[in-house]
Amino acid sequence: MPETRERREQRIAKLERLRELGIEPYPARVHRTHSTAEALEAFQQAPEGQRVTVRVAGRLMTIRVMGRSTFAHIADGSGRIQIYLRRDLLGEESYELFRRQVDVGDFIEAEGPLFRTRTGEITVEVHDWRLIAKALRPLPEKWHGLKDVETRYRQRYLDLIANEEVRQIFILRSKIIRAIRRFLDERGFLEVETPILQPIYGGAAARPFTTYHNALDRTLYLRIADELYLKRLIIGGFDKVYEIGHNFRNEGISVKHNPEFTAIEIYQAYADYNDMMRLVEELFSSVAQEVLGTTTITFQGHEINLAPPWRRLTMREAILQESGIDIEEHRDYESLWQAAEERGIKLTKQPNWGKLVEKLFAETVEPTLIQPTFITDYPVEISPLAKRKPEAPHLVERFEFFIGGLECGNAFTELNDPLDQRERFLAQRKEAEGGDEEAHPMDEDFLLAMEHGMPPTGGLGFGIDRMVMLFTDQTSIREVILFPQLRSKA
RNA sequence: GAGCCGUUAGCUCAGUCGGUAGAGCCCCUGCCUUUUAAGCAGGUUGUCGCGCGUUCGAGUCGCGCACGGCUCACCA
Repeated sequence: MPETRERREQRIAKLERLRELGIEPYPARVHRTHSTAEALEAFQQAPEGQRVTVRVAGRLMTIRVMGRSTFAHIADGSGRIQIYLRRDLLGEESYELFRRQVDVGDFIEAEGPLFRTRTGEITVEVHDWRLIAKALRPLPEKWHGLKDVETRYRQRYLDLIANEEVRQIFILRSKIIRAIRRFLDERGFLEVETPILQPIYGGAAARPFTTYHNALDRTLYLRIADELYLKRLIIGGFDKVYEIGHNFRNEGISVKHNPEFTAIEIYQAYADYNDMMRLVEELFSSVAQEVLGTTTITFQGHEINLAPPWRRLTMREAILQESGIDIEEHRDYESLWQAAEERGIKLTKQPNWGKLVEKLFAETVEPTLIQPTFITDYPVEISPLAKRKPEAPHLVERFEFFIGGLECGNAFTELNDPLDQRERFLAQRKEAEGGDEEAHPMDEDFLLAMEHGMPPTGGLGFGIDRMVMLFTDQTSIREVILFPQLRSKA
């Protein structure tokens, strides 16, 4: 018989034996007085010589039987504590029940006074205990923990039980999101929620997931961005809004991409992209200060200083510095392609000049942007929702920011001229007809909203997952998403 | 979608030149009343990812497939 099945059956036999003895292995109620952390704290706070009695509950992580006494550790969400069971204190029946019917992985509660062992560990001297949940399968092995990456992702609960560092990443992730909310709330931003199921997707260049609503008999898309709905709210008179939520993009999976990911978008009326640069700098540095206690982070061996001001340079300057190519000297696709080729820069074919500029940038500049950097002034063709630069209408008031070589976020002075917006959508339609599957679809309903008047507005979006990667020094997005997308196992 | 690497006990891993599948932990039995990788003595574990082939004989060699990791492509 396979060992797992045998072991599972062993544990079921133990469970049945408990029921025969009138013990319910899955009681509904727990009667603890302290979390494990609170128990340790209570002992340390108590005056010398004063007895502190606690009832704690948690999962058995280790059991060390030494004849008529047994040490074990139980863990709850706050930490772990050692418990000490003695046959002479518990009586033979209770002690033997623990020895025979209880396994590592089970949950128990245990009550008794706290004491310090010979080696100094604060320990519960158990006078009473009770099983509160029986486990049927063994936990990962205690020495090496759980290393198998596939099992870690597919059975994240085992990863969280076995690997404390993993737990810490997700605790930090939560703190980061909380700190972002606090930062924005303190500045008068309103947190809102907009549709995830959308009749027309938009706000980014990406292929969507498509779904279908039976009652309405229509195709709906999972959102690829929040942008167009948040702008409707700006039009509606909410001057400062933000949304944190999942976007869904039907693209390949990589160390930097998960099909669903967490993004934040922030819009501020009567502001422009310069204001958004200041906002990003302040947000990142103050969140770092709050959750890490410093504005200097270490990412892949690089010391990165998030304190404002961040470096700013235009995309033209950046490309010129790293490749020697002045994109303004090569304003058509062929010429730019030639220039890159002459310098031995291998690029893949792109649908238009703007995308080729972006590609050239990604190849030559992006990996060098370790310290926080704003790259400004993007080609208009790849920025259909951003306002043109007054002095250079083929460019827009847009920036992306880069930290640790990672593209972190995107922002612009929002386009609020509805007639220009219509032209941009029409240009996108042409791109789509030319085979660009990521071209932005025409959105008449959004144009209708904008035609009612939209104030000058600064908008910003960034990936929360990538921010967490930076703050936790992780190179794979799967390490900061609890349940990353994997192929289903046959 | 392409390339490279990986998949052996519940976990972490060995496995030589193609010749009866291993270790530690876990688990089971016994001893053990301050241990903490508890210890001591004994014992059990397997579709070697799946399939086909080569061979007297395949964990090992070949081909195909699945899943995972990394790189590329695409994107944030």
